[in-house]
Amino acid sequence: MNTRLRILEEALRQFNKKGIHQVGVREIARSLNMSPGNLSYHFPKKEDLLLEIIRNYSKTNKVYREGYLNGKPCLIRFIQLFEKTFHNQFQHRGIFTELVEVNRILKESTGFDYTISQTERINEFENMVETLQEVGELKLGSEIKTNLVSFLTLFGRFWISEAFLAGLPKGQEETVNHYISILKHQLILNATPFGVKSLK
Amino acid sequence: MNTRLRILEEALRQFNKKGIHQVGVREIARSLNMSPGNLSYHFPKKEDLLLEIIRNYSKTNKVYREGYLNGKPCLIRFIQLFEKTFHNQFQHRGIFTELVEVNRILKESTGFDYTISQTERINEFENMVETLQEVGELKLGSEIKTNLVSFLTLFGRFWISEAFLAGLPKGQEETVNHYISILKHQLILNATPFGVKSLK
DNA sequence: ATCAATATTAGTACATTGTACTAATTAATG
DNA sequence: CATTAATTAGTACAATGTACTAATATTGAT
Repeated sequence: MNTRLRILEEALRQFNKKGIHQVGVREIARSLNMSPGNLSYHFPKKEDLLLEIIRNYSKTNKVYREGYLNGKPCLIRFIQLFEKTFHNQFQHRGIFTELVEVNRILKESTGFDYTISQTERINEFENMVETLQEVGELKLGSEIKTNLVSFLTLFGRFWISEAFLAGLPKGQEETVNHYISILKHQLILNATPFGVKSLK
Repeated sequence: MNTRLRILEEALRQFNKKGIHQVGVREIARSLNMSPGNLSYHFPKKEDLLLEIIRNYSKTNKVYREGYLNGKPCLIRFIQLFEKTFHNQFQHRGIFTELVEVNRILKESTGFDYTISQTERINEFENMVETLQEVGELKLGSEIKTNLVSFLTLFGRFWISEAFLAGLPKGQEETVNHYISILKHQLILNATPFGVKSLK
């Protein structure tokens, strides 16, 4: 069971470094000084590695979201939630820069469909945004609301692909900060004067 | 030479349908009733297919951009430019939903780096946005400008990944329209009253 | 403590993949 | 027609994911 963790860590490390398809199971096994057959015992298919990694990511993320929902709804904490999520995504960048492909693979074989959690995600964002409106920090017409939610879902998922396509000049901290700053500006555009003030 | 085109078309069709890594060169060859060795003559490596497809995409896109730049700068035409680009991207969706991976592959082997055209892209967007400000259709502080440009580059590239992750419920026309509508709302947020009016 | 059952590890074999190479065929050119 | 180049077919090779079997280690009940 500790072995499982060691494998997952090594796999994620290599996925992050080279990309999913550039890493072979034999290579992961060799890095851990174990036989391919052994790895194949713990994770019969390569997809099982992906699935487990995604699940770990989701679990951590869920904790962050629940943490936010248990506290006072405000823009600052909302942004902090994104910040935590972004760091989590960065640590799983090997997966998140190939989300469409990963989703295809998992759907095909394990039946796991990320699309489903996608719908939940949208609903959750909608609720959060509505609440932020109710406490007077966001100003939104109904049309603008769906627009903001669309922005948040898209941006919150593909900022990291953009970062890597742009060449990823900096480390984790700087990269996350850069994209969080863009997010912040976007929220300011939709914020009430009160909301804007609370951000400074 | 006509053979090259036939191969490229078939390859793109299959990439769009199944994803890059799910399609083998033998499969493409079989669909064209030709031997794998023959395909390997026209495109020695699979990456050569990707490279050529990306080049075709870029060529079309360049035409669109130049068409815009040769006409009157205004929000409507700006959005129409995006619309054309989005359709072009949709037709190359097999590539564009795996851009980071494709870029990695091409960079590794052929030296082709999409990141470079990325920098040009940002500059071009910046110029376009500035011009739209000068003609009085966008209102932008300098900070807001870079923010809008960031949005445009990210959104203009990953809307399609989002669409596929969301399950791609509709066909090309509807999908493109949906994301163009989001884009439009975003521009309205940054538009002058005059710019907003000109959009209706 | 012993022994059966289970869990883990190693080793290997197989089909498939991208790719390179050679031989055969067709087209082009003088 | 002859020869040179372009195209096609066929095949071989290394690497990959994966499945399978045999060996070893661990566990748990008596």
